[in-house]
Amino acid sequence: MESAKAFEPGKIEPRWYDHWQRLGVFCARPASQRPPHSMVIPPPNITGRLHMGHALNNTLQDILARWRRMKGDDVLWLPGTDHAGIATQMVVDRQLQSEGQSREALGREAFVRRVWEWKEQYGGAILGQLKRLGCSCDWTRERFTMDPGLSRAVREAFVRLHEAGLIYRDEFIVNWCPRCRTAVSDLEVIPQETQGHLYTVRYPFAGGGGGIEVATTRPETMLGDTGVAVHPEDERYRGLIGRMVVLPLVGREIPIVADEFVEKEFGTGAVKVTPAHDANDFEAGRRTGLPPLVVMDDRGRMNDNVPDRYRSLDRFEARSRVIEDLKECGQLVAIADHLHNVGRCQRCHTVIEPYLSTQWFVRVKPLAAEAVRAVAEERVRFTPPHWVNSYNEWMGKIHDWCISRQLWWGHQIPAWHCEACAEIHVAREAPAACRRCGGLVLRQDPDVLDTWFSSALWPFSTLGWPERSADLARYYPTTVLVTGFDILFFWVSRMIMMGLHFMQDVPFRSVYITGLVRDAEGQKMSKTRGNVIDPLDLIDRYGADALRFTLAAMATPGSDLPLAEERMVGYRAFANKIWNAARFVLLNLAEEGRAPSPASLPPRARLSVADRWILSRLTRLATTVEDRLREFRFDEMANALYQFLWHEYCDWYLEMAKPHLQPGAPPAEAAVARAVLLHVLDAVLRLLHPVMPFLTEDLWQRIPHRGETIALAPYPAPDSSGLDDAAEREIERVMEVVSRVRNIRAELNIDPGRRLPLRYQVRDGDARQVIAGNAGTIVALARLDSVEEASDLSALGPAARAVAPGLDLAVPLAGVLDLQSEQRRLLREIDKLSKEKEVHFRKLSNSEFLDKARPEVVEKSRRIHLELQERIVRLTATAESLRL
RNA sequence: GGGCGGUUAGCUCAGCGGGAGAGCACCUGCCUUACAAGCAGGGGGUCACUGGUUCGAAUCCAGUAUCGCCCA
Repeated sequence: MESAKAFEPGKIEPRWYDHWQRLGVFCARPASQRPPHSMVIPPPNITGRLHMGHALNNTLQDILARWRRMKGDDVLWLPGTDHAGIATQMVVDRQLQSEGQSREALGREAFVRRVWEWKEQYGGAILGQLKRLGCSCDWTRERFTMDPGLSRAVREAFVRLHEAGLIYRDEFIVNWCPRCRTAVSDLEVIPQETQGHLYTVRYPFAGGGGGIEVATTRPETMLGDTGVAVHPEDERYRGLIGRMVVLPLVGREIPIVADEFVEKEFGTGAVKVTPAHDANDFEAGRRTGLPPLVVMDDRGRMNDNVPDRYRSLDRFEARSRVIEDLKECGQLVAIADHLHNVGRCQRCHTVIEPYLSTQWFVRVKPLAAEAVRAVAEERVRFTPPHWVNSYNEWMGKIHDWCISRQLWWGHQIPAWHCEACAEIHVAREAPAACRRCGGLVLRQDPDVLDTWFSSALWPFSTLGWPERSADLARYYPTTVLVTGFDILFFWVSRMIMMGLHFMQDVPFRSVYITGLVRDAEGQKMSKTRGNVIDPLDLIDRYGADALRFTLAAMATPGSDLPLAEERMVGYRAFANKIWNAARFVLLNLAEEGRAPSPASLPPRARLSVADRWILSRLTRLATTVEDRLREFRFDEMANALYQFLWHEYCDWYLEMAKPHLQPGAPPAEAAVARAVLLHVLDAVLRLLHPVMPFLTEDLWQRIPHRGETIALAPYPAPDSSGLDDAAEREIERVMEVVSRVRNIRAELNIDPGRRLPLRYQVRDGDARQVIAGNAGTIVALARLDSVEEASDLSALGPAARAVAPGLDLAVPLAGVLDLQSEQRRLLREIDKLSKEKEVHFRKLSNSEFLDKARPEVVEKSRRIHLELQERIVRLTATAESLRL
């Protein structure tokens, strides 16, 4: 094989990806008879760049997709992007700003056109990045949440929910971002612990004399106060209920009311009530009849409902001025430091203002109840399962979902307002005339829907809903969803609700929830910390396969993934190891001049024990890999492959095969060895392909193969006929002998190149058979010049000694052996074995253990104890003899 | 305040009722014609703490400490 000594991933990755695309490997086959396996990608934002979270969850999805595809399933992995309302609008806003333009100047229509242009040019770059990662998505089915089909689904869903009474429009306190100038949902508000102040202000009684003291963290909102509330059972204030106070700085007379929402222990026990700027106050206002008074505009500036000197001030400027003025008029009683949570906008980090406005809401409770039931009944299974707790908890105290956004980019709400009579028409298409007054001027609601509203429909809108399409019938519910816990509430739970409502079935049978990729120190990656690792950079430096393997190997359910670069280095080395193992096999095939077909394994009778051993190990590996993938144990799957390839196939089997391949070895033996080497390589490449698609394709193409791509080669199935316990036991004993000799060589500092003699004395017939039957292997692996049975090892003279099961070993070392260091070595060994033996001795001396433990456990303990005992006795005798 | 998760080798983590494991790092010796991105050998752990259950606990239960996340 003309190939480099080291694997160079960059050279092969693009070529094989193109190859797969050309062959249409990734395309779903809806007409096939095979069972479908479907997944929808968590659609990344069109503004997004690939980050480690994407790399992780798409690697895992790709592993599943490639695995099921090789198993013959009809795999649909549907890719696409999300229009990301606020984020995208902000990006284009900034672009306009840099051109000295503005959204407002441009007007809505032109702006939206502009965003589409931006989308065509830059949007979805992330999908190209997924290709570099090797993702086998069906690109012919790429979707975008603003596609005509998906937009239609959004309108349909909105109308149907409205018809079912699950969508309503109401005036309510919402989370308002004064910078984005839109409402956002509860989930998009990030609470941040902030050192602020608690201000105590005196509101004097109307008509003079004293007053009541209230505490607040947002003094500027007092300009919108319409009352003061106390707890009805608060003795301090009971007599004051119903009295009027004068709102300082404003002069308005407002009443003192009683409401149980007041916490008697907080502050002074009396609170100002600002129904238009606080959620609790709004509710309290409704209960007690205090009217809301909006005192800010949509940019967070004080409006005309406040005294002149505060008008147009930004809310924080207004706060300062209010404080100053209160001080001046002597009504500010106290200022105390106060640690509290301030909500900030998820997108722009501006302090969120609770703000009274008219919005559209989804009545979530009935949907949530269904969704909780579906999970309780395991119609959706969570991995790891503990996320069900969070899911249930959140669903239990869910609030109505504010879905309208005051943005231009997104799905405009399918509701039309009559100019004449204000009647609202929710409809799939614009109505011709008002149904109430017949007016002909109808204006569509200017608001757009929360991006998550369309995402919630993703598992079925992408498959053609509301049409009853063949795809929908075949691929819904999808098999599994792989995503991060950070969008469990935003997305996963909402998909379950919508799926159940519109499809009468869950959107996916399983959810695999990944951890968070962190940096090597376990810190969350963030731009401000400057510790962000770019997956594309890692692909450039280590190869996509190494990155994928690293992520898979670290994907332990339920825990985060601290990504240390040494780990990547290690798995790049693994890729290189495989590369070189394959090179070795190919070099030897070239020797033969003729390539055997991978399918033709020699008949069992011609196989050596080592051959039967590696084939048995391979069978076990196939079973393990299958089982682990079924349980989403990507880490254990990866570890099993690593262990087998490196520590069984390379460390032992290749070395065992070498003697058969040497010049002068019997050609028949060489042919068998080559066939087995190749057979195992072929199988393990296929097993590994889902994790390391590029490397495995490249190597598979070089070995004799049938078919055009490994991606469609059959996945090795667990096959118990390959199991060979006897061969495994035998090779284990061979390994033990080899290891004992290597240990002697290393510990006694004997030149690694020097060939050593080995003498042995057997204590059971099996041992004799094992050592005699594998003498050639033992000679080669332990670098010996001879292996001979001796009737009495003690008569041998100076020799390093060791004990293997059923076998005493001696390496005669006349003139070389330092008796003292040999004795030290033996005593250390004895010491180690004795500690182990002690554990079993204690157990076996305990009559309760003998009575109550399972018999096989007792038996095992006995066997180990006996074995250790025997080795200790032998080694002790040897050590004694050295003392002479 | 409520919930969830973690605490095992120097580091990062598996294991989750029956002989304490892996990778990396470390030490020793080797360029042995697949691979020095390698080979061989080795050292290293009161499994956070305290109780309990059990013949047997890193593993189950209770509590404590501590770190982290989510929700209010």
